[in-house]
Amino acid sequence: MPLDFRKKQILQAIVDDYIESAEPIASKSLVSKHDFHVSSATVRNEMADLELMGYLEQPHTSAGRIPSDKGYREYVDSLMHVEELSNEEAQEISQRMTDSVEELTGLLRKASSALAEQTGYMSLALSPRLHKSYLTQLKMMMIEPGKVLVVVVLSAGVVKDRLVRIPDFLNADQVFQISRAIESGLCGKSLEEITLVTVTTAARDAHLPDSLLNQILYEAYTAIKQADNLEIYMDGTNHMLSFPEFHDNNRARGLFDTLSKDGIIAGYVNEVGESSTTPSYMIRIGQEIQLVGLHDCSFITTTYNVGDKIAGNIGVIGPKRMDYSKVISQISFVRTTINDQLKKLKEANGGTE
Amino acid sequence: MPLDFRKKQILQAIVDDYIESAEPIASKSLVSKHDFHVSSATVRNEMADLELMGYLEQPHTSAGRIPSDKGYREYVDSLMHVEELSNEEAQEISQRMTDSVEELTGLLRKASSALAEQTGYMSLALSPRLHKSYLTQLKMMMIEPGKVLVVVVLSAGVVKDRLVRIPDFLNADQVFQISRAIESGLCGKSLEEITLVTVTTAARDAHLPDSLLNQILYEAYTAIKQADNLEIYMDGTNHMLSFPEFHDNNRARGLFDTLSKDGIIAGYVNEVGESSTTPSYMIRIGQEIQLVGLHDCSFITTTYNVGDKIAGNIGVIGPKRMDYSKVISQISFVRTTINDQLKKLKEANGGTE
DNA sequence: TGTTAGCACTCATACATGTAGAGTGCTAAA
DNA sequence: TTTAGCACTCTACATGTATGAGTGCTAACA
Repeated sequence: MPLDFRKKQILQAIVDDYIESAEPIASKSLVSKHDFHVSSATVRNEMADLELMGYLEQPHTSAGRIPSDKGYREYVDSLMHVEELSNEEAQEISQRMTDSVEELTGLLRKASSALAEQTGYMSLALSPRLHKSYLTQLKMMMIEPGKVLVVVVLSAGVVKDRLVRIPDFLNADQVFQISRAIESGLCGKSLEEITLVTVTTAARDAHLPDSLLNQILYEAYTAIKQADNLEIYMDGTNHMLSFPEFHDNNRARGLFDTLSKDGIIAGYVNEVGESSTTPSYMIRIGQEIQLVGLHDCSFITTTYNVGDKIAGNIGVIGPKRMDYSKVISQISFVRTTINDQLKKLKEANGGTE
Repeated sequence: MPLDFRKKQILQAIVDDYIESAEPIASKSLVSKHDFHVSSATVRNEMADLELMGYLEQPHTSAGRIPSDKGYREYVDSLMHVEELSNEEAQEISQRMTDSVEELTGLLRKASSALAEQTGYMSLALSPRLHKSYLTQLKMMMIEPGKVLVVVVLSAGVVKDRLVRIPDFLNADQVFQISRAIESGLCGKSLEEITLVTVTTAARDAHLPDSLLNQILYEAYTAIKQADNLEIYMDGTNHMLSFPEFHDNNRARGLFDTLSKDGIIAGYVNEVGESSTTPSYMIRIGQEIQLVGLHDCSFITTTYNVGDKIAGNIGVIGPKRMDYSKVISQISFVRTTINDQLKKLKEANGGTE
């Protein structure tokens, strides 16, 4: 039993109004605001139907109605129309993100902050999933005896480094030999293929005694592996407190308790983001979000690209009552801006990938 | 007019009880809980005196009394007794912070997280003020044509790096010459002495045409300068929502709005932390904190050391009604743990400073 | 002079009651 | 199928009252 035209019209109007007011919508206020050419009584009947079909909910008998998760879902899937971002807004975002050319981390930080600011909700950016990307360089730079900076360069031009401690007696020359051996042994291998064993095997070519090698291999290994750590940048969490749905302290607490465990959020986004079936963005509404404390929220994520395949996510979290169409256009714009910036960063160095 | 012994005793008891209960303290409950050997009426008289003197406040006529900022101040300055941390707790913190030897950033992150967890309040850690530290090494590592990793090593063993874009046509050899010229020219200069001019002057020794140099000097300069950026790591902000003083949405909002601007917090801590007159910790109570939204909070900070002089701060923010004595012992312990860890990191490389 | 018992007073809270307003559901008629 | 009209329900708000907590004051006592 699909919704007929008028029902759709009414549902859309209710969601639109509710997004704006956060108050249950009454039949009377609907007809006065939108011109349906029918009376409030008729609308009332339709609303009763919509409730029966599960698209609406009623907080109590004599209140107006609010959209259910299913109602929002219908709205998002087929009722709302996403408009292009206005020029001013696009420019504002663009400006914030391109004022200085940055490496990936800085770019993601800026993207997240711009998203939070522009949407008024909270935003997040996830570092790319790099386990499929492969090692192109591994350098070790001796800082002092006993202290080495391990620089890992991956396909797609991502550079990560890590300061590690090694035994004092290793000299710069030995370190160099080791790093060259590992590099030539592992170059072209993807992060997920690299294990402590493969590192050890590769390092053997340095022709140094095992007793020496053992002391540094593990450090090298973790330095490589940590390049794949998911990092998450969140912003605008404070905005959430200003929405009536989180005026209640318990709800606010539930939300912030979960948000404080950013590993959980990162893992979740990573999961839903990776299973990216088709669309350029992905929406999760209310109960669809499998995270405690986020059942009153909606989640919009999209994917940006580093190189051809490697991808990370950006997203916006707001109340279920968020302005979906606007957020979608904003997030899409940020996404293309990230992609453009990354491409620009990469163009310079003729196809490392 | 200093407080006589009994007034002190009563004030202390009130603060202690209020810290625990968050409810205004009544004369009757005081005498039943603490054995003052006087009746509630007498205590009442004393409490009226204390209020007159500004140490207590009364939310309304028929309520008990709560400490004023001045009351907390007296309590903190001369009434409370700080105990040593229990062995278990010390061990717990120690364990969290020493499970793997880390460079500075990681250590601060862990310190902050341990503090938040153990106190139940929110915590922060500030990267050290490095403008007095001096450059000991500057390396540029060519990643790809057009992409260079600038590694800055400072006295006190701090290593910072930054990925920068340079013109494609500069080759590895030229980059090496430039970095060596800058390094030898600026080595031993403190960060605050280094300017774009000194960098330019130093770079001249590379004997490369100005047209080439100009393209990379600014990047090198910002890479050096950003080593001095204050970074702040906050943790446990979500805990604040669980205190009754922040059940009110407006207060919570005020707090979180300020917290979201971490530059503001960092700047403030840096300021009060730098003017460190004498004590090993510094306490700001309520209105003493010159930050909007933090007037219901108290702030305890202390200083950790990197090398002899260079220092950063760690701190705890909680409701005014926080458990001062406990937090002080916890924060002190974290501080010494940081210092120990940093010393351990440094010991290995015989006196770079 | 310090201490205390006793009592009047104040205020917050909880609860019951009444009322107005908003909004629905139902019914009967168009 | 639509609509006007009305009864019904629920919330929000105001009002009044009882209750309890806690103080401030006073007068008596040691």
